[in-house]
Amino acid sequence: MTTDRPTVARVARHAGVSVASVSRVLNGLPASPETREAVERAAAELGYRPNAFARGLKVRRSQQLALAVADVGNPVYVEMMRAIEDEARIRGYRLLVSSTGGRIDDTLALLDSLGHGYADGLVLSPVRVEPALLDALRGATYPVVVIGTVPTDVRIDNVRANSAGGVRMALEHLHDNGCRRVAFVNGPADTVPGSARRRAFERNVRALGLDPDESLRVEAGDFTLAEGRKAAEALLARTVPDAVLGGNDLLAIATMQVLSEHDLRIPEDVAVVGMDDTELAGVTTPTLTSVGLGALERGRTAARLLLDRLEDPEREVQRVTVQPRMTVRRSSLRGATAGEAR
Amino acid sequence: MTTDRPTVARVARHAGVSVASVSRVLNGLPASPETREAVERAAAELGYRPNAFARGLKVRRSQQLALAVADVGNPVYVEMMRAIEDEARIRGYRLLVSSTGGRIDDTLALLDSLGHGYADGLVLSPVRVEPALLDALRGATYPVVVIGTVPTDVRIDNVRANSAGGVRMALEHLHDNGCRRVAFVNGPADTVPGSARRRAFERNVRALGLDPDESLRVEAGDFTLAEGRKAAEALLARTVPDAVLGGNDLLAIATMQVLSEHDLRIPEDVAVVGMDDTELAGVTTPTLTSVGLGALERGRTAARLLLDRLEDPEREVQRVTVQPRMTVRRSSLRGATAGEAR
DNA sequence: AGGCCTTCTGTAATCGATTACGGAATCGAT
DNA sequence: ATCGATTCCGTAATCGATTACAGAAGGCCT
Repeated sequence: MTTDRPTVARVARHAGVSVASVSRVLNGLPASPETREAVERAAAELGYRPNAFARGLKVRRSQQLALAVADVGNPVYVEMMRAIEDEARIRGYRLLVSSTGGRIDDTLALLDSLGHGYADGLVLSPVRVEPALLDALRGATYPVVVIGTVPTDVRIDNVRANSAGGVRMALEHLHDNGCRRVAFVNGPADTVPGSARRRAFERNVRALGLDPDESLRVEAGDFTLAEGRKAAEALLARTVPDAVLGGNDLLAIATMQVLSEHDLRIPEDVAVVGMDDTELAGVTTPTLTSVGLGALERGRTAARLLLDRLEDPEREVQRVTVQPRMTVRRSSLRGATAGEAR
Repeated sequence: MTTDRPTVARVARHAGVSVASVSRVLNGLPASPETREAVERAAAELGYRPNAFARGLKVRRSQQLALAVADVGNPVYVEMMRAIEDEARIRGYRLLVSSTGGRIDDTLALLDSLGHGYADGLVLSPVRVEPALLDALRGATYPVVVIGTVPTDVRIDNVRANSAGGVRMALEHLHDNGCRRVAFVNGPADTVPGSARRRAFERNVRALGLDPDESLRVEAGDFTLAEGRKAAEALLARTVPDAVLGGNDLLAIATMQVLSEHDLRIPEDVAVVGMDDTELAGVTTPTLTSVGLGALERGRTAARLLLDRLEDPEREVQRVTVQPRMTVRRSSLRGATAGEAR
């Protein structure tokens, strides 16, 4: 618990060389074998550990990356975080996480405070993309990678999911299984994923010749089980579809529960497909077919884009789209075979 | 993207005062209203943001807490992390997370590297408590709070789950429901939770007069679905119990799946109870009765202990135990009522 | 008016590293 | 032996904040 840690000066004295030599040896710069040996021995003997502040002050690097998501407990973000942390650690960076709770001012405050320099870059996954946020991003003094979509005039690396492709994949799958009246239990339309999935649903319903009945669409107040149940109840009070697409796995699972309570069999009476393909999909009864949007891959890609930009700030802005992948399980299967699809 | 951020000197010049005054105003130390006004205006006009390194170098504080867990993707750790992040943010600290993968040398390396000073304290949740780890903890130059159990001679704040109490609660509940041949699908016995739960199981089987048949106990290779399935298969190949306690929710769910595949009804033929009470418990069919060990509360408590110790390094060593809480759902109910218990 | 106390302020030292710069030593070639 | 080119090394400046210390200014009392 003592506080007087040895400094570079003490190591230098102990080794009988100058501070410059100590620093050089410790940073792998050229030095004679004797000097090297003496410094290394002294450092080891004293248990020397360079002070991160002093070093950072001089070299202007914290070796830290920040990750900002709405909720660190959300399985999708957890997966991203895991990928980012992995990637960062491999390349010698630590990871700072912070929850913004989806609140725009908290996000702006974070963006601002990162200007203090304690992180070299930021991976941001905003729930809503507002003008104020874009302004802040434009003005940031450090590299940012956005997981999500940003307007093309904002010159920021980003990696996005292909929500539209995922919705199409799900609807084609249901169509192939003979479903025609496909309902959509979506999350809030004023969120990035909510609106994208909504538009894609419209488009593909038309393209595939599915029933365009407006009453087949409901919007839950949030991407949660509880809100999903309410929305599903509302849906069933109006009409009974032959399939349901959930805006995410929780909404799909909530719908399955409500369907069961109404004595509708899954998938015989109503087929169900979720989105995000979280761990939850494998444990329900029946197991849930779900379209994964590559959270892990998005996280990994975002981390790489950020680290690459730190190495070369001048490189061209990158925009990467991660493709969806559907895992077919029981909830949507009427006789066909299970498996994966791209 | 420019790099020449204003410094305290520039603010001082712009405000027509000294650097000392600038620092004082910005840190809320006494100053005349005019000085205060001038400094605040200058700082705002220049968009001044204090450099975290320079400040940290002088005051020896990073305002950062570190959290080390085996796997940031594990729901139990996620919950802890969420609680810790919350608590830290409220008190003005940021949170660094890192996965140790449960490897002891990675953990030791982390302990060591924190000595560089980039975090003021650490919350550690070790999978296995080895002598080498204890040595490292004893030698740490910064406060550590352990989530888990440490020997009483190691003077380190810690907060522990009451695994034994949780197991007892589960077994009493099953006993009350008329079960007598209760099986235990546990995780590896060489982990902290694995061994504690194992011992508690033995003890309570005897205390409650349950069937002590050795063949009712199996050990999965890991706390995962896949290993759980294997273990459950092995169990059923030997004997059919009237109830199963899972070492965690995943093991319990895997067991439920295997039971269903063997045409055993839950809970009529076999009752099932899990541990940890993760989100998964609410989405299975039937829903899973599970004993929560208070991950969130352990996280919050750990954060508070750490922050309190940072404020007063001399305070007495604290040891807190968080009580379990069982949520009764369908998987264990033979006619009784659902609800919570302490 | 003089002396003392209080309140503000500015100068300069300090935290602990990295690194520009110049000097010393060594070596080889002539 | 002399010269230049290389290597290595040490001194001191630097990064950007905080803060000890001392001086200046103002108020109050006798």
